[in-house]
Amino acid sequence: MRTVLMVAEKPSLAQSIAKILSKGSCSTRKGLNGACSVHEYTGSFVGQNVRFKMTSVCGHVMSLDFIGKYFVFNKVDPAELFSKAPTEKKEANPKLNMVKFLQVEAKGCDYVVLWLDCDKEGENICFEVLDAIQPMMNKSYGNERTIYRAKFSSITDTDICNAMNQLGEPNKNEALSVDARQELDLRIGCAFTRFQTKYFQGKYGNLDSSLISFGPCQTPTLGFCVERHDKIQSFKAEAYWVVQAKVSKDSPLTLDWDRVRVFDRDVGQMFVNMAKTAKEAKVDSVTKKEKAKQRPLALNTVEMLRVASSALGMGPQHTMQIAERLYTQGYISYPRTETTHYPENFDLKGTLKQQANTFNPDKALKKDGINRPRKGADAGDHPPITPMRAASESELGSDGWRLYDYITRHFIATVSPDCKYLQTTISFSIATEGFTCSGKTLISAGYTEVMPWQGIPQEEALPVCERGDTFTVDEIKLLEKQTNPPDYLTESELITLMEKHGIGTDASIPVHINNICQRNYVTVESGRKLKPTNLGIVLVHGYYKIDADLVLPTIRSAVEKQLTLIALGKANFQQVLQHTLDIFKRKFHYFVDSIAGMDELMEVSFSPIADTGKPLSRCGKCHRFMKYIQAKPSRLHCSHCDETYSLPQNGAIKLYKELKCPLDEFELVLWTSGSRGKSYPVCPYCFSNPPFRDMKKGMGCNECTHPSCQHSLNSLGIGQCVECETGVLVFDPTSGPKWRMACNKCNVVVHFFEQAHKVQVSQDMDFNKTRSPLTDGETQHTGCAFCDPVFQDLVELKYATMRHPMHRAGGARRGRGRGRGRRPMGKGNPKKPKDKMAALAAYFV
DNA sequence: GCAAGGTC
Repeated sequence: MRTVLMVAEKPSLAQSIAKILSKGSCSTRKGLNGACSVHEYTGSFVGQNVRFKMTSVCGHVMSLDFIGKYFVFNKVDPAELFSKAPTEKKEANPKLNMVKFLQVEAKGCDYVVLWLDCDKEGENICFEVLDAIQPMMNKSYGNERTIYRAKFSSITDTDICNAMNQLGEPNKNEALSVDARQELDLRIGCAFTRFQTKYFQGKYGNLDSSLISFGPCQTPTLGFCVERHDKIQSFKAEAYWVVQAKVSKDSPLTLDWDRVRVFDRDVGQMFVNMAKTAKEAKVDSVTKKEKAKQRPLALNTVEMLRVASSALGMGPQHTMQIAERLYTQGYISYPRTETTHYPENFDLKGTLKQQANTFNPDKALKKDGINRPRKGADAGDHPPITPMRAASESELGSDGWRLYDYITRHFIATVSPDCKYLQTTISFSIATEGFTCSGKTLISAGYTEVMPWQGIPQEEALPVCERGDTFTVDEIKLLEKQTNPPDYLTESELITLMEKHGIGTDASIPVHINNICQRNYVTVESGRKLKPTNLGIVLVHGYYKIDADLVLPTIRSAVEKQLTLIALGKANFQQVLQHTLDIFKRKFHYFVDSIAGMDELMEVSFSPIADTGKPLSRCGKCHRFMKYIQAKPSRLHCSHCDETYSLPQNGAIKLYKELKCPLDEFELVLWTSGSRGKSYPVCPYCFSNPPFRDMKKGMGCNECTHPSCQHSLNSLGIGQCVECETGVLVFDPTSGPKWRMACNKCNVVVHFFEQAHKVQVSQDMDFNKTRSPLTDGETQHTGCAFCDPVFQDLVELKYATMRHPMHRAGGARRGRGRGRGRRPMGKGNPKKPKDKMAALAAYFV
């Protein structure tokens, strides 16, 4: 029997589609990567009985990156990233082993049906899948077609079955347009990011960001926030005056002035004086108009994100996580969609009836059936977000329930009637001046029944009157008011702007917003308002000054337009790519040449690196004090040599007893993660310039292979780490009296010999004479920290003794361990110093 | 240490 492999974009979809196509009778097993499942059943395909294997990927299989030295942040001139730097596709998530998984499943298959999402990205993933599986599949028989593409727009029985009956083929042009987008984003984004980061980080000490990123989506997103900030800053409050009239007949009534306001006090006073000549207000007209508030369109992702942010106080990233969970648990339909129109075959009535227990859907049901939803936009992706089954608060959890509740109410609202109300307006004249008073009365609540927050507020009823009636004028006065500045952009408004300008997708909008927060460009204030930081403001103002294109929202849409031409087959992939890269390469060079313009703005907000920080340790070159800059990324700066030296992050740095590195005379600093944690000395020069061939950038003395320096791994290394493959436990001579050794690769810390007066590696140790735990008044002992019987109780981490070769030889854990530590030390690991390791091995075995 | 796009 021949086999048909079918691949969806995500595990949940593979399951749903398999269930539909097999009519619920498929068998399921886990794939080798643990993330994807394979659903198998038999059926017919191109006129034969076949075995179907339905599985999925997890989004993109591959992602694009630079290779070799171009991958490393500081290795090359960022300008080279525009053309010279070669790129490669590598597995998007190596942990998932997706290529291997697909190949194992594709082996021996005769046909493949691609069920990836029906958008450009999905089309691109089709070819990623094909690249992986085609070599493993059986050869086709003659000219027989073996590759098929299913096109579907919803996960309903009819849609999926229709798609299966009308299989097409994958669209190479659409896939290519995505390839082009990936390459453009990578080259442009990384070039600008690297240049900016390097330039400003080397100049300013208190930049509160370890990475100054740039991207065609994140930068315009930040631009929107700063634009609003600028409006607030340049806002000048203006005084204005309003004439207020209070009248009464049976009850008092406050009227609105027809001129609304004037900006001149004297003019306002003049109107007051004129109005005051009359004792009575005359009713000129009474109008009543029936008005309607429209029911909402069906819910798509961005609208859900907007409401979640503004009404539920939930950020977009968080909202999507919750929505994703509700979806995989079957409570709501797929939460990433642009569509606001229900498909023709959508079971509105059934969906509504599911909610009968929680909500009262009767109001939405008319005698002849359901109230028709408004006509929305069909983006051809997934149906609008709707509830899929009834749920209760207890099973969903707080935020899950709040989001589900909203989605459900929104759905019911879309199939409910509009809200109808009566607007009454009474026009008055008081002498020469016109005033009005208006009020709304509800006729029928319609959809606001389920969305009460949009309801017509109950107002005090207007007095019943008609044309020609008169009211007594109780008071006429001039009120002084001031115009108010706009407020900071709310997250919800930002989402609207991004959507309007095509910045990001429904899936990536939350990511971009998150990005500009994490990079410290904006902060989220109360009410989920986004306030740009100094850094964010300076960046955007700098782009405006040098090349506004870099921050304008049009940057993305212009590129997208070109990409669409590729997708439609109207433009050549290479030509579009080259052309666009050329433009941005020029923009990049212009930006680099003009960076002084942005720098002028930086100077105002940030302090030069030479003026920042406190003197800490001496430079090995000029022997003057270097300054320690604590702001992230913390570093040392020698103002005399004008050099900056990186340091290990996420810990405290202090001077290490004015000891010097024997290689370069830089004073050592001590990095500490916390009082009971790890600490090790670091040579600021060696840290960035590895002194030996077997060392890499970013290593402290605890990884240094110097043969004789008293701080090196060679002098202080004790034994192989008990947890990780490659680490060595290194004695920390600063840790007394709570002596410890710490792995130089992972987080393992071994406490030992507490209270010991002095501990030295392989030489001797002293206990304070009066409190020695050693027997017979002994105060000194030398031995192996792991297996010496005298030391046994003084070493805290039990793993340590159990994994020591002597104990393993005893058989207690033989064959049961994780297979680590069995390898003789020093062998096959060039990173470890041979002499020291050889000595240790000889000692242990 | 970089982009944006999928999804886990």
